[in-house]
Amino acid sequence: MLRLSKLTDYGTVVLARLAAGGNQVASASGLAAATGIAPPTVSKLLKLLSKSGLVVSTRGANGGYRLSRDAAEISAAAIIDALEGPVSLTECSDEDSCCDYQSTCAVGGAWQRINTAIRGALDDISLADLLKNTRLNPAFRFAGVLVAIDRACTQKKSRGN
Amino acid sequence: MLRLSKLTDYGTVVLARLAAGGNQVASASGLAAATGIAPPTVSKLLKLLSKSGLVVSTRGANGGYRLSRDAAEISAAAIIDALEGPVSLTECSDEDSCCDYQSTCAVGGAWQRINTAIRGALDDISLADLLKNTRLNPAFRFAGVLVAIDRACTQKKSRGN
DNA sequence: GCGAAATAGGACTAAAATAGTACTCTATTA
DNA sequence: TAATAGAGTACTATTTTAGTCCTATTTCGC
Repeated sequence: MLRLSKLTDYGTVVLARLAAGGNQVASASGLAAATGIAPPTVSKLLKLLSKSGLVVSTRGANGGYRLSRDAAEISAAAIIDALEGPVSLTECSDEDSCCDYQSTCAVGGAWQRINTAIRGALDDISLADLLKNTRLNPAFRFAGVLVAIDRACTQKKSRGN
Repeated sequence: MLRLSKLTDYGTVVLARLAAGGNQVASASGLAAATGIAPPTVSKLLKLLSKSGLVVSTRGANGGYRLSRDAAEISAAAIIDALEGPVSLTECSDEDSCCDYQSTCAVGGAWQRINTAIRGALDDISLADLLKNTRLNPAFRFAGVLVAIDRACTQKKSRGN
């Protein structure tokens, strides 16, 4: 399945919401309300995103978060890196892997080719791409709403089992 | 991190071992001995691989498993599909997703582009590619050995924490 | 025909990763 | 100086994954 974690999914939604809001400062609780994701989770996400420089935070009253740069400048790879660590399929495709045989490994080279291809695809998609969609019914304007639906659907599925 | 599961990692090793053995019939226990992976786990893997048609099984005495087709005809995508289900980053990129908004989803299209790129990369690598490596020291000839080292390395790391 | 060797299939347990929550501390502004 | 909002950290519950075991079925060789 090669899945992204839910947290990354949520993170995308939160970032999309920030971008959709014209990139004004928004509080964690406000974003939670807008996206339907639990406030502590949103808070945790924003802290992570802030740490990796995708959003900047302002403390104090009227503080909050906003994107550090234009949505078009934020790639899917950057989002995933921020929330899941460096993208790599196998242990040995990590750069700081402790596997000494990396340079002579029969399998490593091929996985790394795959890895590079995946990274390229993720670099090509920006947060702005994730947002822009002309076909959208206004009622489903924001990614947040759509993913909230998706989430409900996932829960329905797992209850079914 | 976008990791493959260990089971998929092991599966690759087992398949590589089968291919390296000239594609003769090999028993689950023999493959377990050759790869250093626990016999019940190898057995489980082979059952999965057999179900998805990557290997064919022969029952009874002198039975065992062999590749259903040439190693060059088995793609990384097929291996991952067999062991982890269809490759897809998000719920809504599954074809049988219950998300009715798929056709109008702001985010879905972009994830699907990424998904397609990843699939392409995985389709391009065959089991034969995973095996062939001219730089290899004979002592580290088989993928199985290399991944066994990698595995030990991972365990060392986690003990460290 | 019978026993040994091998896969088939499913149920079960244990461990690890993930998701989510709660609480305390620090900074800023009105 | 009080209220608001983020920072940091520790904890708990849930889910997923890994790994094991048992029983049934099939086939070969004697």
